[in-house]
Amino acid sequence: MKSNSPTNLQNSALKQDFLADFKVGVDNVVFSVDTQCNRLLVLLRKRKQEPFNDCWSLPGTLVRHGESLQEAAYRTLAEKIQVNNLYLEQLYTFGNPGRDPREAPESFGVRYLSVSYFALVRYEEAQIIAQKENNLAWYQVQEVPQLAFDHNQILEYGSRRLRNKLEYSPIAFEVLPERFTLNDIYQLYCTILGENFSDYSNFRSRLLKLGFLSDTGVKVSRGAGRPASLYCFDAIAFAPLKDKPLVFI
Amino acid sequence: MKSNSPTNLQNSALKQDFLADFKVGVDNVVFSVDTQCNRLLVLLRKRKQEPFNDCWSLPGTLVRHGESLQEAAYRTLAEKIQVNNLYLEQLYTFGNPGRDPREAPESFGVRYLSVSYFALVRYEEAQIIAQKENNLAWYQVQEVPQLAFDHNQILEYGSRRLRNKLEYSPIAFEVLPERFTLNDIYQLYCTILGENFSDYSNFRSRLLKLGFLSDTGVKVSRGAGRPASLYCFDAIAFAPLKDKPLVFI
DNA sequence: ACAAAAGTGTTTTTTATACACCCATGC
DNA sequence: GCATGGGTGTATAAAAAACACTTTTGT
Repeated sequence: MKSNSPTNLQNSALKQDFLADFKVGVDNVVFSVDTQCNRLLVLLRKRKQEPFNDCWSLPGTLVRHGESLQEAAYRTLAEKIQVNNLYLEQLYTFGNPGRDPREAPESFGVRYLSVSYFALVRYEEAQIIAQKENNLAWYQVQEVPQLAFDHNQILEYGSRRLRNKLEYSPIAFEVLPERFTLNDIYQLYCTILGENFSDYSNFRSRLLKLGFLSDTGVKVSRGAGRPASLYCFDAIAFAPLKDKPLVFI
Repeated sequence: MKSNSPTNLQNSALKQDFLADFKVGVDNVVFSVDTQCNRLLVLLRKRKQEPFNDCWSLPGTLVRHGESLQEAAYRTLAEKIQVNNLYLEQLYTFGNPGRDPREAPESFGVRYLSVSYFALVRYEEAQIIAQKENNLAWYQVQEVPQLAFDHNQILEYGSRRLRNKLEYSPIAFEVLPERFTLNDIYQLYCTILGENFSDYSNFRSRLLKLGFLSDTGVKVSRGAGRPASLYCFDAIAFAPLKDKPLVFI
């Protein structure tokens, strides 16, 4: 066989020496929204090992034998929180040499690559699995401290994706509770996109006109004022709109 | 130090055994457009080694010591084609176990991960660097054969990105020649998005209203009919519009 | 003169924006 | 009764879509 000729073997051996060896990590940017207080939250974990011991970080893990990237992402999340519903998509891959201090300084040691994932969970459903020393917590995105590795950069990347997707994709319903008021959605959009991104009444009618929100008939009263209808996301009505360009804002 | 306690060392050692070892590859989806014939092209390379010997594939390489992912992407391209201008962005990371036949069947060998990049080049400028046996060629996207690995899937992913970006980002000017007619742009959009994506005259005025195309004054005649103005992309006029949402279609 | 391609303008329809106003409840 | 938040409608402005028409060239 041609590829087993001496020259090819030699080339192959030479080449192999150049190649970097990698461990591949998966880091999750897990967003949630506390509808009560209109706070955009991200799940952080305090590291209990070197490097960056005692430093807050995105929850992540290294990929194991036979495990896909997404499986690794799910595994980490399953270890940290219990959720019924979970939205997960790949975000970006960070692999610059030197991004992990475990890499030998001369850069001839093993490299650490991070494939980041973007996740959305419902705050009410998402029970944080108790860890010793309270090393897992929701942080308000604006109040996130200095994180381990390049995790602040990854978080920034995730925030941008969140803002963008909010405008053309129904991801808001992945973080809202099962049943919500129209004002809940509006507040959510305000929290993420900033105040005055749109007039409430226009936002409202645009959203209803899309046709995949169904009124449960149930009313809920929050303090003074007229009680609001609880709506829920109608996946069946939404199905035909999938892959179609939608405008939510 | 706490992290050097016996239990931690043991945990660490146990954990390490679970972890997969990776080689990381970079695969490029390089698009170009032949304005003369309105053909959307992608650069393919015929493999001259196992696995998939003699099979067409996306041009790629394995990442070397001390090399960033993007550097590896640039390196491959520099080996294949000469270009003055190049648009490059990360696309997606494919890392399912078993995606590369070099991985041992029991999946306890080294894994091969592919970080894909999306590139645009000008057809006129892009001189293919001569390879023996003509193993490098532009293929029309519709006529791409069965590719090595999961490269057809990566290409599909790249095509989707291309279509999406065309609508809100000025990437078209990365594949058009330096100076082009308005009809050239229109044909380019038709080629990629399909016929009847928009009326020519509306497309035309929308584009001009954006204000970053400048008329060079030079006219070009292509067969019968009135000669068309050659325009060029005005980067300075575009700069303030960067990061602003634009609509091209 | 006429076909072909470039370029301009006008009408119609749809969508976005601003904002006024009515409704139901707690206090 | 009136403040508070929920919900509806309407007038205006802007943008998208359709298409008719003029201009300049080659033959």
